[in-house]
Amino acid sequence: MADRAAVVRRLGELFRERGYATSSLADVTAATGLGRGSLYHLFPDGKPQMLAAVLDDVDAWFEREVFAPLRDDGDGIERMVDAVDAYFRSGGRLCLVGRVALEPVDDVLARRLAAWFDRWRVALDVALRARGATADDAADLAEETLAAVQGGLVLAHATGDPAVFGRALRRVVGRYPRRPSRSSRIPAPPAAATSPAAPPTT
Amino acid sequence: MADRAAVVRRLGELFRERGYATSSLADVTAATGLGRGSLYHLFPDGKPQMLAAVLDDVDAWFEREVFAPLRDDGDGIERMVDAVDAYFRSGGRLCLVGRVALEPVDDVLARRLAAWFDRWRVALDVALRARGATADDAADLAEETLAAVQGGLVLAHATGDPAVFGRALRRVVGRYPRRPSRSSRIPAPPAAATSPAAPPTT
DNA sequence: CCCGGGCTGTACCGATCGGTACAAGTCTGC
DNA sequence: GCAGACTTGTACCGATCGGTACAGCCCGGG
Repeated sequence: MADRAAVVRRLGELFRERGYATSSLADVTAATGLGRGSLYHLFPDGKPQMLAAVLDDVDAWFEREVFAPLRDDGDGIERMVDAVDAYFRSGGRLCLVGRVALEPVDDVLARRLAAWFDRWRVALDVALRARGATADDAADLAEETLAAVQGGLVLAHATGDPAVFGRALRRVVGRYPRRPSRSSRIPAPPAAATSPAAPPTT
Repeated sequence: MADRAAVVRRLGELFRERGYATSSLADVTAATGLGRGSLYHLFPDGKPQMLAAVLDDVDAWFEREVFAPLRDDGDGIERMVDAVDAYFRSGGRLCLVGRVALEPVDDVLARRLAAWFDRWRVALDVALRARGATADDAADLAEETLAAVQGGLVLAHATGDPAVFGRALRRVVGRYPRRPSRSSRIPAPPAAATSPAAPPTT
């Protein structure tokens, strides 16, 4: 029962849906099925540690499924689009990092959240330049993509129409430079290795 | 002292910066300088009524400075850009409506927030079609603009770099159809009538 | 002068907050 | 089967939450 990874995933869902500051310990026990005793056994430092663990989880997932492919892989951009669309359930799910970044947080946490955005932006910038974008265009498109994702999620959530997110994502990705055709576009072998890992929930 | 309008403006700033659910009555008394007695005299229904009053204020300001010009005025889009940039202090300020929309809120409030986004979207759609955009392009650009504003604000806040917002706004506006030159672009008479009213704070 | 009604500060309310203490489980290695 | 460590539920803590009650304050009309 005390599968810490499973608990962290549940916590992630809770904080994503209800926010961190606005989630009480009663919410946490309800969401995880664990009493306070178990909770403080797993996370001796309480709520802040719960959030830190969730962010560790998110960090690791994005690093593996999004940032690293962007930096290293010729298909990184396609993998990012698929992974991000799956992660945010095509707009049905908010961005935990963006959500928490709007709450009142201490400086250390604020820097951590800012660093997450920056890693994404820089990795995407690298991928765009690798596709032939100029430095200016790459910087612009990378920033625009992050804003489109966050804005698409806010709008999708606020209006109750998840499809807004998919449109926002496709709109900006449609402006990326086409893959240089010299890479001759051999259709990827049917190996399953590139399907994104399941996003960390449910 | 009990200038209700001034109190509402202070409340707006507070909720914008700290969120609604995460602002305690102690925060409210500190921000307004008013004791609980005065607060509950002005707002007998407590915090929910304070938020409603702030939203009334925001609604009225956007209706007057943004939505109405978009619907009626040939310069509506330019006025929107100026007003929005001023309102959000070029990225230094969050969007109260977007902020609250991410918090756990009851259905009535959620619908009100959704309606605000929708009024903006529809008014902008009208203005874009009046400039010659096709129905599809206008719908797309209107939605993209709202997402760019929200995303730009989230990103600006999270990274601590307000300039991100201005870039996001200019990027999308740069894609609008140019004003049809047949309107012969008589430079507006130097009347001061079109300068946006001061955003409702400080 | 004082009187009466809008303001305003403050003491207080029950509920809930995050967190702690600890006793009773449950499981593992011998 | 027993010992000892790991887990877990629960009672409880002081602080703070949103909200209420109310006693004074201020100020204009008689």
